[in-house]
Parts: sequence; C-alpha cells; structure tokens
Amino acid sequence: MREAVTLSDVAREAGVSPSTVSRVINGTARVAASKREAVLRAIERLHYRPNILAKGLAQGRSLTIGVITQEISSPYYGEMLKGVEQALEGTTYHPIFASGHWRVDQEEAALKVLVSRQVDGLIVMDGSVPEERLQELAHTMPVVVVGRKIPGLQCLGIDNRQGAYEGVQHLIELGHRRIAHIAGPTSHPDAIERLEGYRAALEDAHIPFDPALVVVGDYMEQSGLLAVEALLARGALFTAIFAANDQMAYGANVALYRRGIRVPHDVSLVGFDDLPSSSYFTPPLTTVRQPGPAMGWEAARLILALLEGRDYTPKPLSTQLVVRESTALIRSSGALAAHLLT
Amino acid sequence: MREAVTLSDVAREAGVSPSTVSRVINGTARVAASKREAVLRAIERLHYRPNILAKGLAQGRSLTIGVITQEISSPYYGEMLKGVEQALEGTTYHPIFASGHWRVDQEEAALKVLVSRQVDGLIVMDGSVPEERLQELAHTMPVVVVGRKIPGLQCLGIDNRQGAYEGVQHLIELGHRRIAHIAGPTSHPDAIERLEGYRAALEDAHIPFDPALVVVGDYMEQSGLLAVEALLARGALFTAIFAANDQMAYGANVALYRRGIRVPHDVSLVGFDDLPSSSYFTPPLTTVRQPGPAMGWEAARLILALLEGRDYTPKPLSTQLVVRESTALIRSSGALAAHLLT
DNA sequence: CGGATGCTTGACAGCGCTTTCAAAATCTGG
DNA sequence: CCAGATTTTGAAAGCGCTGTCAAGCATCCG
Repeated sequence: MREAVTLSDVAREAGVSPSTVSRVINGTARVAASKREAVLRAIERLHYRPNILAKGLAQGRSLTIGVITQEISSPYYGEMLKGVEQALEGTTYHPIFASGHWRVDQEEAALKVLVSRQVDGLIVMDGSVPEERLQELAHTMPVVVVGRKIPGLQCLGIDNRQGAYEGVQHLIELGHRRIAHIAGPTSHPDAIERLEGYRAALEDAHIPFDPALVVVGDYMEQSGLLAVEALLARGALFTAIFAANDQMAYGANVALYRRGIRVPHDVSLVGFDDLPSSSYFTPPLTTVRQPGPAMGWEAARLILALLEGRDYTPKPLSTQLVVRESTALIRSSGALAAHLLT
Repeated sequence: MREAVTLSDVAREAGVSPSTVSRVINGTARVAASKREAVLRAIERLHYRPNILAKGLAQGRSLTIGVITQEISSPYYGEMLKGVEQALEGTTYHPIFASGHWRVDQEEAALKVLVSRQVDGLIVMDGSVPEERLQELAHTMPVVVVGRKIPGLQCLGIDNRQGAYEGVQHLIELGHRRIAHIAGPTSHPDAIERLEGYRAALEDAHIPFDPALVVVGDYMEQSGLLAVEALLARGALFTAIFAANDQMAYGANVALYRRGIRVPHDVSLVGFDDLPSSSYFTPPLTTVRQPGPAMGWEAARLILALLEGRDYTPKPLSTQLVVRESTALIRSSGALAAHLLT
C-alpha cells in the first residue's frame, strides 16, 4: 500500500507554500503565472489527487448528496438514480445511496448512515419515515422529497390521479366498460391517488364502480399474477385491466398467458411507470409513463441550487400515456365471458 | 442550518476529555463505568452523531468501498449492487457507486472520483480499463474484479462457457438443430466465452457451426430485436435462439411476436442472466441463471476480508439452467421453414 | 524619489476525530 | 502504610486541506 501524495508534498516539490497550491487547485485567488506553472508541473509529476474528505472536513461539507431509495435494484428506482447520477456528473458533488426496503426502521437507519457521512443534501424517494423527521432534518440541510407531499419541504412528483385517469380513459375509449384495477398497497399515497384516478375516469364515463373488480397488490410482479388469479377465481367479468404499476402488469400478463387469455385480443392491459423493459414486453405494454430519470435529475438540480442558494424552479413532471400493443378495441360483447369458460 | 454537535461538545457536557469520549465510542480502551455512563448520557442528551469523515481523516481511511459498474440502472448491475449493499450492511463500511457507461474514458473518470474520495477498497464490475491500470491501483488498496480475469488480482466470475454450453445443450435435447445465437459485443470477454460455449455444444452434438446463424448484438434489448430481424431478412433457417443475455432475448421475443412467430411453439428461446423480470416474461423465459446478488455479496465480503487482513475463499459462483416456458420440443420438421413464409 | 496603493504569498489556526505519551489515580503486597 | 506495578485519564500532535491575516513585493503618482 503506497503512501498517498499530499498537498504539502506538491508544495515542497514546487517550492511554494501549501496555501499557494490550494489556490491554484481551486482557483480561489490569483497566483503568479510562473508559480502556477511550477505547481501544475509538480502535480503532474507526483500524480497528485486531492483528498476530497480532507477538503470536506476543512470546508465543513462533504460534497456528497445522500439519496434514500427503497430498493436499489428495483428498475423503478434505478431510473431515478440514473437521473440523479447524470445531474451530478461534472459537478463536484457525488451521490451516495442507501436503501430503506420499504421499512420505516431501515429507512431510519439509512437516514442515520447518510447523516453520519455528512451529506450536504438529501433526496428522499418515497418511503414512510414520519413527516416530522424529515422536516426536522430539513433544518440541518436541504432536503427534497420525490413522490411524497410533505408540508414545508421541496417536493417533486407527478400527478398520479391524472395519469391513472388517462390510462383508464384510454381503455374506455377503446370500448371497455368492465375494467379491473390492480391497485398498489393502500399505505402508499400514490397508490391511493391512482385508484382515485381510476374511479374518476369510470365515473366520468358513467360506468359504475364495481369493488369486485379491484384487487390490491404490493407493486411486485407476483402480486399482479395473484391478483388476476383472484379475479378469475371469483368469476369477475372484465375485458381490460389497469395495473397501478408495470411490474404488477407483468405479473398479470403471465397469469393471463397461463390461462390462455390473450393480450390484447381477449383482455387489454395498461400499466403505470413505463419501465425500460416495458417496450420490449410481449406484447409491448401500453402504460402511463412516469419520467423516472427526469425526476431524479430535477431532484438533484434542485438540491444543487438549494446548496448554492440559487433559485430553481424544477420543470413540471408530467405523465404521458404511451400506447403500445397491449391494448385493443374491445371485441364483440360475447368475448366478455369467453375466458370465464376456460 | 443548525450547528453540528461535535465530540468535544459531548466531552464538555460529560465533564471528561475528548479522548475519553472517543474511547467509549470506539471501545478502544477501558473507561471507568461512571465516566462511561456520563458520556453515554451526554451523547444521548445532545443527539450526538460522530462525523465519519473526520474519523476517516484521522484514521487514514474512509470506511467506504468504491464500486464501479457500467450502468447503475441496468437490471443486471442492479442485482449485483444489491448483493454488495447487503454484504456491507451492519459493517462500518458503506458502498459508493460510479458508472463507466461502457466507455473507457468514463470508467477512468469514475475511477478517479472514487480514488479522490479515498475509498478503502474497490470492486470493479466488468468494464474495459486496461489491466495495468487496475494492477497499479491494487498497489494502493484492495481491488476485486467481477466478470473479468486479470492476472495478479482477486477475480470473481462465473463460467460463461459452461453456462452457454448448458443453455444450448438444453435446446439440442429438445430436438433443435438449427439454433441461432445472438452474441454479445466481441469486445467483451464474457460474450466471447458464451459464443465458445455455444459452438462447443453444437460440436459435441455433431451439429455443424453455421456463421449465418450468429448475429452480434450489444447486450441491449434493441439489438436483440434487430438481430432477429437481420436473421429473418437474410432468410436464415432456425427453430431456436440462444441469446447471450436476457435483455437481448427480450428484444428477440418482440421481433418474433411482431412477425407472428410464436414462442415456444414456433421458435424456442433461451437467454442468459435470469434477470428478476425474466420469470414474469411472457412466456416466462428459459435462461441460464447468473447469481447476481451472490456475485456482489462475495465481492464485498472478499474486500472486507482483504481490508482486515483475513483470509476468505469466496464461494464458487455457478450458473444454473432455469427451464421455464420459452423452450419446447421441436415441432415436425415442416415447421422449420414455416416462418420463412411469413 | 518617497510614500501610498494594490497584488501575491506564506504562516498559522482550525475542521472533528484518533492516538501516543506521560501524568494522575488506583491498586498490590510486603 | 509505602514503594512499585497497574490502570485510567487528559494534553497535545496530527490526519490533509482551507481560509484568514498580515507581511512582502512591485507599481504608481505627485
């Protein structure tokens, strides 16, 4: 393990004081051309790399942005993290991630880790730590919240209700009237909003809401599969499904496939999120796009602005219906019960 | 922005010296029970959280493990990162990620960022920074490489050749003889090994290798789609496809779907990786599982051991054929040309 | 040509913590 | 009860860097 080259090594090599080296590195003050040259050459010669930690300690900041996600391997968070990473690229800041696994205690632990590591700002994606906890943290550092609405904090998010509304409306326009909904966990505000959007779209089309057509899932593929099986088992009649996220739509699709029910021939399917894999799904999934990378990007830019005391108005984040091949015009009404016979 | 509580604040509050506080926090030396009590109470009262950065600076380490991936949002790397995260949980170390985007220059930049941030150890996943560069880095800190074989370094990886062999063998056992291969980029050693496994399996079954049945992709979905179109366009005859990874298999599946070629009825499809979404694919994808989380986990444990000067022999990482519903016995030979007419 | 003005530069303290070293406190046993 | 061994404790230096401050220098103008 080789000894690290420090700033004073460079100073000695260049025949100047450490302060001067610091100045040429950071451009904090003007330095005579000749000395600057000498310093740069010394840096080159010694392969000097500044120690960001020491810099951070001296400046009272870490040049690090903490990001709390729920599950780093989830494609949904992956997209947002990518956006954060991109936004921070080229700045002196770097993200550091910690996962809450949808559990308050783990989220709290993740928060503690990030605080101990002196993050300069915090991006919180979803989760369920108490509002007060985040508000309290916001006294210490800039905090931006994605996917939750917390009074007094900078919040970023999409209009879930509107997105769901459009997804369902699309099905209605295709002639569907018996539309099942695989909802997200009732503990998630976004799941509730999507359910509201679903109901609103039905209502506006004068289609009565049928509770038997709604099954609650947990946003994971498996629960989508189970939901369809439950629907089928209880003899529910439907010609379309609106899933509260793509992953549950994937699961639903498998369940339908196993029963020989074809998408979109027999049943139309709409998801929510537009994960990267959804366009390569078979059939390519019609879904309500949520701009994952943009959400991460805006959150990061906002933190950066907050950190520099600048003003920044994040671009509005809107959902967009992406029509692919998992939805089709309803067939003759006879089809409606067809799969019940299966 | 509130002032942070420091160790000396605690010391003052508890009426002891900073050294003593440090000692009770780290358990580095025995402290009289009464003083320990006082310190703990003070910590409690002041809500003190140690500053890991300062600790790191003082100890000459950062308690941080750098991880270079190619793309953080890729499901493949996501799985490995999850493993790393889990392995580090409960230790004093925390991972910090940087992405190379499959470009040497960006990878080098990522490396520089991590080095500047004084990571104590480095996990490199794939990529193409020169071997010498990594060997040089290994003089400075422990390095473990996943998915590449670099002389002198700790390397972790699966037997790509064997994995591919088993995937192709499975198809052969189902009666397929004209098996197309969507290969990975020729610059990736693992892609080459998988191609070799493909050829070896054919050879062992006395099936002549037909270069016209091989198309090179780039591991992304789109290239799988394009590959199948190319195959079809050039009139290639095949009843099965072995894709060098799941993502390209997804793309291939869409291309087949668009042409009305059914999987597995008309063409069987095998992937490689077993991404989480593959079991919810339609049809659920037969694939060669690569133990993503385990790879990340072992890499992290190995680094940890290296850091502590312990010995650690990583568990062997092996691939496993997962047979799902995208492969089937070959149909009558007449089917072979069927989709050519499409 | 001398004093005033404006730049460039180095010394030094300090960021929050660890760790060595030696002094202070406590404990032995003769 | 005291010398000596042992343990507990605090003072102080230092990790690599920044940033203030004042000294050093060149330049300018009357």
